[in-house]
Amino acid sequence: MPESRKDVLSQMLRKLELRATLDDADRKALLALPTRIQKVEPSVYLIREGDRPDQSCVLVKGFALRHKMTEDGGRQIISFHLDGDFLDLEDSLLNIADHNVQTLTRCEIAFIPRSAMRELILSYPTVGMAMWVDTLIDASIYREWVVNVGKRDGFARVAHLLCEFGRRLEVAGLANAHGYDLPMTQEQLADATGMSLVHVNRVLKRLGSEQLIKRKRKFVHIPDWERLRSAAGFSELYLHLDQVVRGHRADRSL
Amino acid sequence: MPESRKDVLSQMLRKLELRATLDDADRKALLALPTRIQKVEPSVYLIREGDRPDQSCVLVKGFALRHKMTEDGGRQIISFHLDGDFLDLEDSLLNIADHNVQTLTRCEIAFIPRSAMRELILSYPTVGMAMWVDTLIDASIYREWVVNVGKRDGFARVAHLLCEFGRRLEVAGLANAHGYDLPMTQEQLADATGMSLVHVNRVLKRLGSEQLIKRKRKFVHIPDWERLRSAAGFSELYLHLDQVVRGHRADRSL
DNA sequence: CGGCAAATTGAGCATTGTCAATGTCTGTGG
DNA sequence: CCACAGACATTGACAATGCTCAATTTGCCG
Repeated sequence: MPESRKDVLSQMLRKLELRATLDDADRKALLALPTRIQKVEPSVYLIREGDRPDQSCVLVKGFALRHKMTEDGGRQIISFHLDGDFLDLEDSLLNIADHNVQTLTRCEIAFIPRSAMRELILSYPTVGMAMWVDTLIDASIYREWVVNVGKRDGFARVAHLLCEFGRRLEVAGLANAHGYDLPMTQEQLADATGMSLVHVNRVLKRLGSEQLIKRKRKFVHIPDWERLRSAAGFSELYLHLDQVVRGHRADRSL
Repeated sequence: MPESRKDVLSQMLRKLELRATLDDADRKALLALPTRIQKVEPSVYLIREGDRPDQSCVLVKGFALRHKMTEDGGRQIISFHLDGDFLDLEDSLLNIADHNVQTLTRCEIAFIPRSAMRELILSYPTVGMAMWVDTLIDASIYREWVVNVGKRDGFARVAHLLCEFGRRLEVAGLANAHGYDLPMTQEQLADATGMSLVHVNRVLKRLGSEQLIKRKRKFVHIPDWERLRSAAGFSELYLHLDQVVRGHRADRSL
């Protein structure tokens, strides 16, 4: 069942082609990357704060998350990742990992040696630029999370996370028009929103009672996207989908 | 008093040389960038959310900040910037600005056409990589801000911001061993920490009464760095100073 | 000295956290 | 197929952190 090395690199290529205009040499170099693919169980650490990783990893299939621990033992989730996301491009260029990356569900991960990544980036600058764009979009999402956690109340905060998740899953083809499977517990939701588990639970109940969502098992049904969006104050600009979705002039000016 | 174009590009060069090993061609290309330098008053917008900027800007001197507004009129400050920081490298590669950048104090800003930046990045990949590292460090700071706002209480939150500011000013040569001038109002501190103005004021008072800081005008005196650090739960790993401070093997493995 | 922006302070209140108990679902072994 | 364990979800009661409103004071600049 694990996808072949070729499939995985094709997936990467497809993603990067949305971010910059690659030529044949770029494509060939990318497809030649040495890659090891491996299945990983849920809750496994891929990178730990303080590590000096010698390989980069790409999330082929499944869900993963970034988090940091505070000195007093609290955990803050920084972002979630899904099929096709690069998990630590930053660690190809930064020397020491400043946060943890952990699988959320069972995942397939592709590992690429750090040295190969750096050679690719330096020899094929367009590929590097496409990857750079990827990390810039991640950064944009972090910025929105600062806003989410800093300025919105619990209700809007959870709603916003549900919106972000929905939109990203949709783009990845992992959601249907009515909703999606939320692959995380309320405790993880709490760690992502900076709220207590109990409060998350109450907010979810209120989201249900106000008909903004309907939950059935893991599945979150969204009967009226516009109402949820409005409750969340969600605007998808920060996801930079014009540089993610094919056909939206991903690389206008060059 | 405005620095010359050559001075400004030298400042950029010095900074980027800490992030990657540049050769003569790289240096020459960088110094040849078309650059317009301009003084800008406090509180002026350099970039607005929704803009499609056609130039990149670098903060030569002064303080600036990034922020986003929520639908209900709240403002969240995302980061602060000081002498030598790139203010919108992201906008050289992303099509639409997802947040605002505004001067905090009177500033000197260097403007560089977006097209020139992109040509430089593609023709001199090592320069591009150095700039990429810069944006990765920004992203790391955003991650820490998510943690700060999401997981720390008001007291630690303000203390942490003071630590970050102190350390960054020190590296930039803008602080002395005892403290520094904090170039912002309590309202801006509130917008950066996701707290109310009143609460920031009370926290500052408590930081004073517990001898963690002493304020005199804008100056913040820190009598015992370790005590403040500990109250904040501050760890400077996320600033990636090993890739900022000269002589710390900024580019180990290549 | 007047005029403002910024900083302080007090009082009352709301959102959200903590603690602790209970309910529900799922998978496993007999 | 049932019983049970463990993880997850839900709920109630109470406490506390932090917010809002509103009034004052202080410092700065002409």
